Amino acid sequence: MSQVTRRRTGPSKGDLREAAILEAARALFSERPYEAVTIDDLASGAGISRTSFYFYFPTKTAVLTALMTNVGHDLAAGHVWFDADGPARDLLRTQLETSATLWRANAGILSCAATAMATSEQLRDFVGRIRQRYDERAAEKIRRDQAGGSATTTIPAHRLAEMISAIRDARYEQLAGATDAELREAVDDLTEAIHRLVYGRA
Amino acid sequence: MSQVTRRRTGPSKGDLREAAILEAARALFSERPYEAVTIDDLASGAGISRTSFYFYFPTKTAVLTALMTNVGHDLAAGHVWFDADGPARDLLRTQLETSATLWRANAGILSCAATAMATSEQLRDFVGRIRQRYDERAAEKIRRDQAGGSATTTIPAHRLAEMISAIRDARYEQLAGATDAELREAVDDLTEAIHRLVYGRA
DNA sequence: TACGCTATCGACACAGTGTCGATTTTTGTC
DNA sequence: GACAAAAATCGACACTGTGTCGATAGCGTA
Repeated sequence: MSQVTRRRTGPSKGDLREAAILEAARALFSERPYEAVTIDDLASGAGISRTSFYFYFPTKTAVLTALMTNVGHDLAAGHVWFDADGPARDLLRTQLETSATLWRANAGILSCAATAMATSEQLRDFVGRIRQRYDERAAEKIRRDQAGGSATTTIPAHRLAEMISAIRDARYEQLAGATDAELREAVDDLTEAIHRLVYGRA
Repeated sequence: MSQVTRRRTGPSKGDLREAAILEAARALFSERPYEAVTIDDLASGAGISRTSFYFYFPTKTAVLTALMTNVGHDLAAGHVWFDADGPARDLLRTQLETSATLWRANAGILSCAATAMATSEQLRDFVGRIRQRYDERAAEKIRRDQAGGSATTTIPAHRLAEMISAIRDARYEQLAGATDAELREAVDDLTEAIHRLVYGRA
């Protein structure tokens, strides 16, 4: 009662602005290509002047990086296949379905990120790290299966992991606005392809 | 002697300038990232003023597209695997080796093109067409083998073709400045992977 | 109330792209 | 070699987007 609970000060005005910028960015990057969004758009979308924008973020790509943090975090969850032993086809399928759905839901932002990576070293490094972490986990799983005898050893595990990322990303990029059926089809193809790459013999 | 052979007028001054721009572009795009090359660089590299550049090319990407035309043409040759029947592992390997070597030799330009595709619709379409043609030829070959029974049918031929392009491009992108041994390693991995994708069972 | 921190913005500088119109150079022809 | 048309050149200008600086306004707290 007489508790001196320091009343939790709500989010400051600045925090709200920052959130507003991120929200505006999410909307804008979802509907337009990266270069078509100017800093002015982001600022006025958040109700501030262009110059004020710089108080919150140093560059346009910094905003995009912030958005990607969330997406990257969500993607990192649901990696059920990596923890399984052997082919575990069902788990692979589940994992792909999760990531494909997430990808489709954020298609605009991810496509903007792909564009911006060409220019921004910051974003390139950021996405590179996410991807590298993924590839490493995949490589470990494959290495275990190679040791266990279920996976073939002709191609090094880390190369297989890279190939998986390559075909996955390429297919996911076509996923913007896809129907559920198309998404399932993509997941089916990828499941089969990954299985052939890792466990199949030529 | 008295032959009235209309003497072939040599290349006009303009032709020479255009060639000079392309030469300067090849050099610049080979050593710097795309955005780091300005139109001014290209112009003064060819010994003319920036404004004069516009007399020859409408944009920076138009120059890059012109350069890509040659590379694309060279790449289109040497597609020996497509014409063979069945796995034809040796021919596949040869084809990959040819394209990998060509890629490495033009790594700078190709990497600039990849960057510029993000912004320029012209270049995106241009490269898209090259790639599409490649994918179609690959899909045809695979379809023949599926009909003949050597290739599996679980994944549609055109999807397999896309996957092949995806893993090839991803691996080739790491090829800038690679040694011959590294290049051969990449070709080996790709040969095996493509074989597994097309002819292997999971 | 007054001090310092947070936040805002207008004015400015800059780099790169692209256009226009005036001028010079080249080219083929008589 | 002179001449006109075509080819080529370039300076001046306008525009867009980015980023900096410093002056000012609000806000919380001692």
